[in-house]
Amino acid sequence: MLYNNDMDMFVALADPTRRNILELLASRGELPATAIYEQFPVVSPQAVSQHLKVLREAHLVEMEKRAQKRLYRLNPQKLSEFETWVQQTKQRWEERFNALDQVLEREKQKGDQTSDVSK
Amino acid sequence: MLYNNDMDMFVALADPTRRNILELLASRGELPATAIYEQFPVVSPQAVSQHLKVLREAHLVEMEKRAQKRLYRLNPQKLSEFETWVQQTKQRWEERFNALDQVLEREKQKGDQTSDVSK
DNA sequence: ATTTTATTAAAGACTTGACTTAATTAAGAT
DNA sequence: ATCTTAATTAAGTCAAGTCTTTAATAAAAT
Repeated sequence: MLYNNDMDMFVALADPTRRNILELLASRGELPATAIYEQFPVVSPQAVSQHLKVLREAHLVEMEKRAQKRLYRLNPQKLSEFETWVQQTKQRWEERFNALDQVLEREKQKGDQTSDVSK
Repeated sequence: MLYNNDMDMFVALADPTRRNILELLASRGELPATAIYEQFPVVSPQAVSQHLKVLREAHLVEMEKRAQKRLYRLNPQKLSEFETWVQQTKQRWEERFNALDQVLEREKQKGDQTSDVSK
């Protein structure tokens, strides 16, 4: 019986340290947890480990065990989901905006004809 | 003297109700606050109002006063900022991945030559 | 002027999130 | 076997976020 352990990707992205981890993995490719800890001297290894857990549960990163080490890497597929959401939302607005724009254009022309410019 | 009242856009997107509001505005174009309240019968108008404040401070929506009404609409420019972040992060990873892939390809060929297939 | 409509603000309760310290797991080296 | 290395888990604290109830504001209608 598998429980829903999944983490919302939007929530996972809300934390700046977690985004920094993702950016680190994006530019360095694949790193063991220790290498990630080293990049965040301000944050304790335990705190980073907890962030990695959230990123794992959100499927934004993948983890591979090699001996005692845990190798982490980005999962760009999950980022694509985010990209899709943004693109669709933006696109729908732009369609609406263009439609509205045409209405306003017609209104304006009517206005020009009646010289109703004061308000 | 302008205070930093700004809200992190990633944090603003983390809440599902706020994303629903954005999606509503994306498909309906421009709505007065009341029309938004009506779409969320489960959430109180006050709660929705607080979400709208967060979206405003994150510059994800724009607000225009018309008499007692407040008209809300999406700001697609701000959405583009996310899109950019995602695309850049993804792209850097894919470059890294391709580079790594080539290394593995070479490793594999070496492996084939020495017949070291067992592990 | 007062009432209604539309919306927000303020204050408090409750929940969730991030970090800390201490303990635990598990593989590898000695 | 035990020590070391790599990393996580558990438990507790404190801050931040969300929702509720109760005002407050401000324009429009009466």
